[in-house]
Parts: sequence; structure tokens; C-alpha cells
Amino acid sequence: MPRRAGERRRLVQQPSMADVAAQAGVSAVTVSRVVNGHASVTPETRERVEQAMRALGYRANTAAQALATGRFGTIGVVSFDLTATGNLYIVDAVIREAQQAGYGVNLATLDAAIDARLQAAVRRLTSLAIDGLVVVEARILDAPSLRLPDNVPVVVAEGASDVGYPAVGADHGAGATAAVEHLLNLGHQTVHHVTGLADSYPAVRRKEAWQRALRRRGCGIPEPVTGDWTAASGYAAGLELLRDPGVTAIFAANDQMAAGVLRAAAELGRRVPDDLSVVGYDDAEVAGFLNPPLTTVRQDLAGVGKHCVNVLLTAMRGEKLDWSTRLLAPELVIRSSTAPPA
Amino acid sequence: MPRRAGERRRLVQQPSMADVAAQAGVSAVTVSRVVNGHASVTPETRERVEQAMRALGYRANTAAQALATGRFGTIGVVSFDLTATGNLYIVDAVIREAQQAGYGVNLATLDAAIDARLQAAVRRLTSLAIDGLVVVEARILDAPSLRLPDNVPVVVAEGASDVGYPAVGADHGAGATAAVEHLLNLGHQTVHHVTGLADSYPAVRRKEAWQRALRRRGCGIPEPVTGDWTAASGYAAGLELLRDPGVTAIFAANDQMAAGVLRAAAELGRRVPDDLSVVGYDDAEVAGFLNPPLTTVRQDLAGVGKHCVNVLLTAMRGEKLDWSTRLLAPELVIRSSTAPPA
DNA sequence: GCTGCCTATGTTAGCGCTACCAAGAGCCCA
DNA sequence: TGGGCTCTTGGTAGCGCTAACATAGGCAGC
Repeated sequence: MPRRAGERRRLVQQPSMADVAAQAGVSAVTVSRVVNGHASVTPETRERVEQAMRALGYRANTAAQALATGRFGTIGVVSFDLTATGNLYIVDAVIREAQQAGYGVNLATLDAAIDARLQAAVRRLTSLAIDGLVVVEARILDAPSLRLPDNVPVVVAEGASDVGYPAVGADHGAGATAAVEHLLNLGHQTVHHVTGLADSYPAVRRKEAWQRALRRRGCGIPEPVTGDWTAASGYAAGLELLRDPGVTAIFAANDQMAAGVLRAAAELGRRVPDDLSVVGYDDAEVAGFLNPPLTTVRQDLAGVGKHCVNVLLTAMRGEKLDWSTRLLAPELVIRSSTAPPA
Repeated sequence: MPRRAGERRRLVQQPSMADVAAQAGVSAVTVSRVVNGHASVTPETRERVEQAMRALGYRANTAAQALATGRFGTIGVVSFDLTATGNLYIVDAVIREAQQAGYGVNLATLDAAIDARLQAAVRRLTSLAIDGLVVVEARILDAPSLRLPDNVPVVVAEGASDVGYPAVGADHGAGATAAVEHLLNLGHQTVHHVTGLADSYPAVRRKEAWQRALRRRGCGIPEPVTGDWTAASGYAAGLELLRDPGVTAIFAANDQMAAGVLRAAAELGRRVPDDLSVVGYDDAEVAGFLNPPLTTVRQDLAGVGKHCVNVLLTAMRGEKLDWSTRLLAPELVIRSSTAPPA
């Protein structure tokens, strides 16, 4: 059966506003007003429309709304590997906070190497489907061929504002300093360090602060061992460091690696905390239940995520931003993995 | 300055297809064809258009594309708490796989209690902005007032197909059975169990299989202790169970809780594995580096996520689905936390 | 040289929604 | 009684894109 020129099959077999309008005996505009909670609709009309919506199972077409308003009701999040504790906690908080504000979240994760297909996904994310973008970890900005959108606000979680965007992060400097000073105050001569991924922003900040703290106290600065955030890398680092019987204190850049160090110590017969003190970072859920319970630095990563979203929402409203980097204070949680050296 | 009726400010100050078309001296349709890689465009025209796009920094407007085609290039994911290892690994894999297929991911997380604002976010997710939906964990389907879309395919990760949708999951029955039989084969009289969240699908499956396995071997079935997936709950459960000196084997429904049990044992002076054997579940990254390294059940959660997306993509192409539940086989990883009873 | 067909591009309309303007109804007060 | 006000509702156009159809030009085959 031939169709009239221009006539096209309904793409979505869902009822549209026009259907609801017809059912309720009002115009589409009135339906729109009800959907968006505009004022100046009589209670009776509203009720009639809502009844029609229920009857037809109406759902607003987000794409059409977005096209008409230029707003998408969605914020984008780009992050590296979610299985890294830090990224996860931030992303989780971003999602919660965005949802609280009535926004959906479009999440893209990147591998270090961005291949062509992935690029397509990221390009989609960064095209015109979001009202704002949260970049988790400044290192992402270095990703080749990642072109960020220039028409929506961007906020960086775990970065400094020198990256060209407002940034929110935990105060890794303060956290690492607290960890090192805690160990030095216990009487350790120096503190060894297992770093996170070499080019990660938090890893670099923690390493720098560890060095500074040692220097300030006039301690020797041992060569740090580079890890990759995993327990396996912490274990390997632990085996390496503990070949030296003089090592009495190790500060690992996260709890997973600290767990690896604890394991290495156990295997080599070094008692913690008697022979060796270990400090982690993150206060992951399991940290307090390792053997022994781990002294660590609790970061308010949920706060970072929350803050990010709030800065972003402010920018999205077009209000002026406080452009300075916000740093959230960490807290040293002392448990049983640290003690004075024997 | 008065504007003509109907004239409206450009909502997005981004160049549109019309701008590119003008710049390249072609029609908008030709630009569209280039953008979508359609055939029948001469190389010269294509080149001219591409140059114009680069010059103007053109990005396609996703909302307009979606409105015109009825396709969104996005799949939705609904999950509970991402900080639970199982959910995280599945969601992570779903994102990767969707991106590989050129789809973006819209992620919503739910708390047990869905409040009004959250509902708005979920409603947005499940309105007409996605081409398909992955529900992580069958329990989500029980969430009050969560109305799933009826016009796009839905797949459930960690559920059975009796929920009314195709389902993909890990074989918790096989995993729990392997864990229990491993312990019984070592000579333990029975095996105690710390469960996951009471109404969680995987938790229930694991508990049932644990019971079945004990019954099959004619062992007594001790009262299980209910946990909530956290190390803290595992610790509490451990303290409770270990009041009984006759307890020699504990199977925890995930590694975090197993870590808590290990901690409780250490505190009470029960040596693992000499006095007590412990088995976890998940093979979380840290499991092999606990003290002692944890015997656990490795699940292919990445496989579950991947499989989900593939089933979903099949359904989205309108192809017929194999409607049966797919179960991915787990693998028992034996480490040092299990041994014959003293 | 004409028909017929194929290829490259253009024209048109409409996806579902909302901003803007207009208009009718009801009301108050002079 | 009428002018001006508010409150509710409707008409219209257009957001940026693409499917379907239309068309111009080229070229093979007879």
C-alpha cells in the first residue's frame, strides 16, 4: 500500500503527547505543562491529563525534550578503570548526587589506550547529549584524541585547576604527610613508599608529599617502589623492600597495595607491627579487617564526588564559579599495623 | 529588538548541519550522509564536507538524531550499590562491552529505598532515551514503583528467566557446592555459612546450594548467619560463630565477609587454616593477599556483563532470543585458608 | 539519437516536544 | 456598563536531524 509522500511510520510505538492530549480533550501544550509541573493549570485539567497519561502509559520522549529545550537532564562522567577504589568511590558519589539533583548519568570508562571504537563511544558522550561533564582523574585529560566538548561546563575530580578546568580533589598532600609524620613520630628512622600508577594524579601528589615530609624532618629519602594500585603489585613491592632488614616502615599509596605488603611481611616472617609498620591509603571497607587492622588515611571521596557535581551544577546554572581548587581534608585512622620500631 | 513571531534564539551555540552544509556548499542531507558514512557521496564532496566539519568544529546533535531515527545509541543500566564487588564487576564489564559495540551507557544506581527524587532519575533513564536495559540483580525488579520500559528489550544480570526477562548469571549453585564439598572432602564434619544480603539473588542461590550440599552428604545444617556483604558484617558473624569451639569450617558468601571472618579468628586466637578453614566467594583482587591467602570461588563476572550486553544487542536487532537462563561456570581457587581439621 | 537505468545530490516533511505569542474567560473596580 | 487585569488554554513554529521521494546528469545499449 503506497503511503502519501512524507508520511512515515511512527518510530516509537509509545503514546505521544498528542495521544494524551486527545484522550484528555486538551491541547498538547497543556499536557506539556502538566508534565513539567508548570503553574496555571486548573486542578481538574491536571487531573484529567494525569489520568490520560496513566491510562495510556505515557512516558516523555527525552530526545524530543532535549531537542526542544537544549537541556538533556544528563551529566557525563569519564573515568579510568572503575575497579580502582578511588575512581569507584568518586563515580559512585557522582551518580548519587546527580540523581539527587534529578540528573541522569552517562558513564564512559577508558583504558589507557583509546582505540577507535572506544573513541566513538567517548565522542558520543561528549557530543551534545550532556549538560555537563565530570572528568575523574586529571590524567584522563592527557588521553590522546580525547576532545572534550567546548559548549558545556567541565569539572575535574582529582586534579588541580591548572588543567584548565575547575578541580576538586582530596588533599593527598595532607594525607601523605600525616601518614609519614605518624610513622616518624613513632620513632622510625625513615619511611619507605610504594607508589600508585606512575602517572596518576593522586599517586604523584602522595609521592611528592611523602618526599617533602621526609626532607622536612631531615630523614633520608629511600628510592620509592612503583606499584599499580593492585594488591599484587603491593606484594611484589613488599618482597622487594623487605629484602633489606633495615626497613621498619612502609607507606603504601592505597590499601590494596598495603594488603599486599602485609602479605609479603607475613610470608617473610616479619611481624606487623612489631618488626614492621605499614600504612595504607583510602580506608577501604576491608582495611579495618585485615590482619592486623590497617592504619590508613581516610579520604572523603564521596565528598569529592558530591562536591564535583555541585560545582558542575553551579556552572550549568551559569553562575560564576569559585575557580580555585577545592581540597577535602583527609583523616588519619590509626589501627594496629603501626607501632614504634623494635 | 522585537523578534519575528516564531523566531527563537539558537539554544545551542554549536554549529549545526545547516552551517556545515552552507560552508561546504552542499545540502544538509549530504552532510548527514557523510556523517553516517552512507555510500553514494563522491570522494571530493566527502572531503569538502569533512573539511567544513573540522573548520567549524561540528558535532552531531545526539538528541536530534535520536528523535529522527528512534535510536539512541545508549543502553541503560540499573544497579544497586556499586561498592559491592559483584555489582561493580558486572557493571564495569557491561560498560566496556557496550562501548565496544559503539553504545554509550546510562547508569542509575538505587538504594534499597527509592525516594521520590531518585524515582525521577530512574524514570528518566527508563523513558525513551535508551535502546535497551540491563538490570543488575533480579532483586531490583522488586523495587517498588520501578516501572520498567515496555518498548525496549531488558536483560537481567544475576537472575533467572522466571523474572520475565532473559537472564544471565554466574552459577552460584555450582560455586557454593564446590566450596562446601572442598571443605567436606578435607574432613570437616559440617560447614557454617555467612550469607550475603538476605534478599539478594546471588546470596539466596549460594545459601540454598550450601544447604543442599550439606544435606546431600548427610551433614547437619547449622543455622546460617546473615551478613550484608561487608567485611564488618563478616567480622561480627565470625565472632558469633567462633564462640562455639566446634566450628572448624566457614563458608562466607563473599571475600569481604571472609576477610572479616579471618580477622575475627585472628582476634580469638584461632589459627587459619589449622584450627579453622575459611572459604570466600568472588576472588576479589585482594583475596590472594589476605593473611592467609583466601580459598575462594572465582566467578566470571566480566563474562556475565559481556554476555548480558550481547544478549541485549541481539534483542535490539530484533533477532529471536534464546530465552533460557545462561549460567557461567565458576572455578574454585584453593589457597591457604583451608586445610583438614586438626 | 533515443530509451532506460544508475549515481550523486537535493527537496520535503516530520520525529515529539516546548517557547512564544495570542486569545478567551472571568473578575474587579470605577 | 466597560476598561483593564489576571488566569487558563490554545495555535504555531521550529529545535537539528534523517527517511522517503524527486531530480538532474551521465552513460550503456540498441
